[in-house]
Amino acid sequence: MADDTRLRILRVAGPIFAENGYEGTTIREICAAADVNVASVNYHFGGKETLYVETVAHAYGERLQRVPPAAWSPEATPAEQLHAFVTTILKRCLGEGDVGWESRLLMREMLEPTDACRMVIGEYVRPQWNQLAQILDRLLPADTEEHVRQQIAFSIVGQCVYYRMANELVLMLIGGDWQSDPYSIERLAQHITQFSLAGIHGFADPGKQPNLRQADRVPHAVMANDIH
Amino acid sequence: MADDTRLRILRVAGPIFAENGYEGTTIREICAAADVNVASVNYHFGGKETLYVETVAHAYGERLQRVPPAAWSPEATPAEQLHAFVTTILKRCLGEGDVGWESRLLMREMLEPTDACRMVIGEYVRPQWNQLAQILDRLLPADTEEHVRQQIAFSIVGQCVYYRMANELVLMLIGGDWQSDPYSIERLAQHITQFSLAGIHGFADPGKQPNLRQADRVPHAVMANDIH
DNA sequence: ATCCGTTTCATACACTTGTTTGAATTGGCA
DNA sequence: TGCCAATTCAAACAAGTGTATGAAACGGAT
Repeated sequence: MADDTRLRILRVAGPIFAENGYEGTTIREICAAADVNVASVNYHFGGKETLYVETVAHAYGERLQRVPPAAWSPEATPAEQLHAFVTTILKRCLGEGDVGWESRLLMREMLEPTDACRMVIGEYVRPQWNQLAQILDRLLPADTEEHVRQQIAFSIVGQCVYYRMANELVLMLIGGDWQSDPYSIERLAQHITQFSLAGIHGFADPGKQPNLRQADRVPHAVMANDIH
Repeated sequence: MADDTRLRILRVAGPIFAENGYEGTTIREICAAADVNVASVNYHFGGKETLYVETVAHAYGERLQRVPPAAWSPEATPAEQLHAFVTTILKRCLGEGDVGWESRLLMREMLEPTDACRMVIGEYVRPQWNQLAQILDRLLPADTEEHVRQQIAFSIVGQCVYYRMANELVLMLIGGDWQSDPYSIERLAQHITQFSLAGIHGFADPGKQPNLRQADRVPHAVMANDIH
């Protein structure tokens, strides 16, 4: 029964921390939701901060288990790999059904990393990052500079994460119909993959779109809002 | 001298709220930093919440004034317009010199909108959104579906905002040399513009890159991690 | 110099915070 | 049954929270 309360607290604390943040959450609120005594948190976890760290770790673990890393058959093309990768990230960010509280928790950590973040970043972000780098290796020329690779990776991840990050904002802009078909995970993955593959192509074969690439090469001359 | 204290509080409150969030910030901390009495906040602003809202509005106003909306000459090409647009967003997000606290405040609002956000969103986000839509109008075929336009816009904005959002994370991944040359605002704008223009092209003229577009059209067959 | 509205200040108030304490309760084992 | 460690509980703790109060200080107009 001891493990029962411990687990109940851990499970209840996640959504609450995600919703209100660390400072905005009170131990009493958690205990009330878990239907346990206020002292339980200190007994089982030692304090609020430890509980928070363990909660994040727990959320991360569950998230990782529910949406395992992208995998593909050996003969998959890089484009297929990228699609699988993007789908995985989107699933992890947006969850199935409602936008998950776990990702909200992770977004908070992204905005202001705490001890909980540093503990988890190595095994949550790094692998994804390396996986993406691997995919890009096959899509980009061998002589592509390192920072270009990095920025392309950021461009891809940024597109995915934005939908979680600015979730409420996106809702306001497109006007409510969030879980509508064009914004399903599959469609979003399709869009981001297509957009990114074309974007990568813009770097990979420089000769392809001369009209546009000339236009945006030296455009800073027209910047009317260039401050000093 | 009354306006003096009011302004001093307003100016001091910004970075503190940005750093610690609303709940994590105490009135006493702000007053100590502004070197005024604790009662001043209630006298001049009526309460903590009102102060916060006014602080966000103030930060937004300053930000908008320092980095005005993108503008261009009438004969600018859409590509040039996009570059100017991206540069403006990046400047607003990343600030000049250090990553500004104002944008940190706005990111918090993005993650969990408060009254302060709703008050400001209409005049801060909307205009940018409309401006981007206008640019895309010229880059996309007239029959492009609305949700495709929207998602392309999100793809562009997402790339920009990510560098602010996941600032600390980006730092960890690229290993510290943040303000290095390849990550200057100009270079980032150049990259995102080029990437996005090529990405848009992938939608605009479907015939251009048949090898990739066939590959990523029906890739879900290989998704080993597809959890119903 | 005197007055009066505005602004500051020290102080106090009620309340919530995380944490502690020591007694009560539980549940398995001899 | 009786014991003991583990767990729960109500109550209390000190510290910190936002806010309110009423007296003091200020500063220009009479």
